[in-house]
Amino acid sequence: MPELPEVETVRRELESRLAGKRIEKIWWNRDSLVFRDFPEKNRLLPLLPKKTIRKVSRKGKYLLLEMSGNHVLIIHLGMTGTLLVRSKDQKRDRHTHLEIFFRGFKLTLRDPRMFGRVGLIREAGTCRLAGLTCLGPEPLSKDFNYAWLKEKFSGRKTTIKSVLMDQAIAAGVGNIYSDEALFRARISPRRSAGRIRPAEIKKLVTAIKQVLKKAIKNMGTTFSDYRTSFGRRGDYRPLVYGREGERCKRCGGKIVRITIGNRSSFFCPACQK
DNA sequence: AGAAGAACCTGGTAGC
DNA sequence: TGCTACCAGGTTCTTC
Repeated sequence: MPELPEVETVRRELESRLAGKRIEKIWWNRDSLVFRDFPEKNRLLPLLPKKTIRKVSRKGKYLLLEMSGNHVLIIHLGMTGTLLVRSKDQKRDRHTHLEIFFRGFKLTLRDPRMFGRVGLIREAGTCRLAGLTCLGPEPLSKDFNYAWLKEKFSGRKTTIKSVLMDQAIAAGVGNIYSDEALFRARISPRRSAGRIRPAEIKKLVTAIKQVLKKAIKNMGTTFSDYRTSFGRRGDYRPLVYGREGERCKRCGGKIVRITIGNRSSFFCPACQK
């Protein structure tokens, strides 16, 4: 599940491989690949050939391939999407939905569950994509701090787990790293966001930044499908996520799995209060 | 308006 | 063995 650290890892690899490269041709197999609320739909994708990639950036879980001529290719990997740098003669399988050809190699978008979406826009500032325009601050920036979370938590009855996964509050934080951050801050995912105490909010801010930095350093978490663009697995080892029934590495308690907002959440009831 | 839940989608797996 | 049922989850949509 590509969250901020996974997407950032892909961004770094693509930046090193794609910057300054010219697109020769593209191939894609289904219109549903394009973001649903893109008015231009796939009419813009054929504009890609002959464009040069200037820069690869990221906002939350969105990858932005900035092109010559002010076009931007937006890519969201969804749940199982991978962007792979491959040799041109490598065969595409049935999960390949988009290929971008460069001189000497190609970029392949594989996505078995097809939650991933792409779209080309004319200028970075003109995007109407709701999920992208409503993003909150980057968790690793200075704008993501105690004051911001305090304001956003205030009066919210929803669980802290759900609020942390709200992209308008913490851009790029998903199921894995919200659990990991809550574990580090010793806060139960079941708590109501509005009732988290100031000292706990401070701990949470630090925990979120720490866990994301550590995960980026480890090139993300490979739980099932995720691979980096160079085909590597992520080396981050979660402390609670996916460890139901195992021992808590901090207190030895038993890690449990509960469902919050239709999502699995893992935590240690003994040391997360 | 905020909150909760369903829908989208398919590979993998549990259970019979 | 082979079938069905269900689960995984980021985002968007619908309902309350």
